[in-house]
Amino acid sequence: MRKLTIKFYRRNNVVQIAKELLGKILVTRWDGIETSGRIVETEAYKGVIDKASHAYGGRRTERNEIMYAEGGLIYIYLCYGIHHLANVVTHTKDVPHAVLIRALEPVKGIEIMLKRTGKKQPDHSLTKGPGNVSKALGLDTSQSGYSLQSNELFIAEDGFTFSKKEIARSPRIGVEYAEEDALLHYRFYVKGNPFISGKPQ
DNA sequence: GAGTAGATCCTCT
DNA sequence: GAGGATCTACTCA
Repeated sequence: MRKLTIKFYRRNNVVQIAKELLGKILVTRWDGIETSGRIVETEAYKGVIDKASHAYGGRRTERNEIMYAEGGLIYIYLCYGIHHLANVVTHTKDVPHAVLIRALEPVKGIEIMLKRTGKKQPDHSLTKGPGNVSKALGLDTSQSGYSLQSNELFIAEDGFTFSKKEIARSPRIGVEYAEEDALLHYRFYVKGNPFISGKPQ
C-alpha cells in the first residue's frame, strides 16, 4: 500500500480524479489510532463555474480559502450545523476544485468507528454518507487544511481498482438549488455497494 | 417501505 | 437573519 503522490491531486481534471479515487483507501491515524476505508462514492465540485460549489463565481472567504490552495489538502466544513463534510482539494493554487468523499467501505479500525459514531453493531450506515464518513474517521473542521501527504491523514492505493462496469455516475445529491449544474453527472459510485448513499440500487 | 420533519450552528448577506 | 454539498427518527400505510 502506498500513498498517492502530490501529482495525483494536482492534475487539472477534477472529474477524472473523482472517478479514480474510487477503490482508493482513506486513512486517518490520529494519536496512533488507525482507521481506514475504501472509497466507494465521490462527487466532483468544479470550482468557480459550478453553482453547487462554495467557490462558485470566485467566491473566496475564510472558510473556503483552502479550496484555493494547491491540491493535496483536505477541506472540511460543517453543514446544517451537524455534519462535517470532507473534501479532497485538487488542481493547482487559486483553482478551487475539490472532490467530496461521500462513502467508504470500512477496512481497519471498525471498533473505533463504532465508538466514534455511537453505534453498537457495524452496519451499512457506519460510513454511508459524507456526514458519517467524517464521524467514523474522526474528521472535523479543526483538521481542515491538513495535508494528505502527512502520516496522520492520507489516501493510499493497494493496487485494487473497480472495473469500468462496476462504476456508475449520476447527478449529485443535495444540490437541487444549483439549477442546471444540479444535473451534471459529477457523482461516481460503485454499483450495488451497500455503503453508497441515496436510494439502494 | 416511503415520505416528511426536525435537529442545530457556522458562514455569508 | 437566513439557509446550507445531511442524517435520523418517526409517522403512516
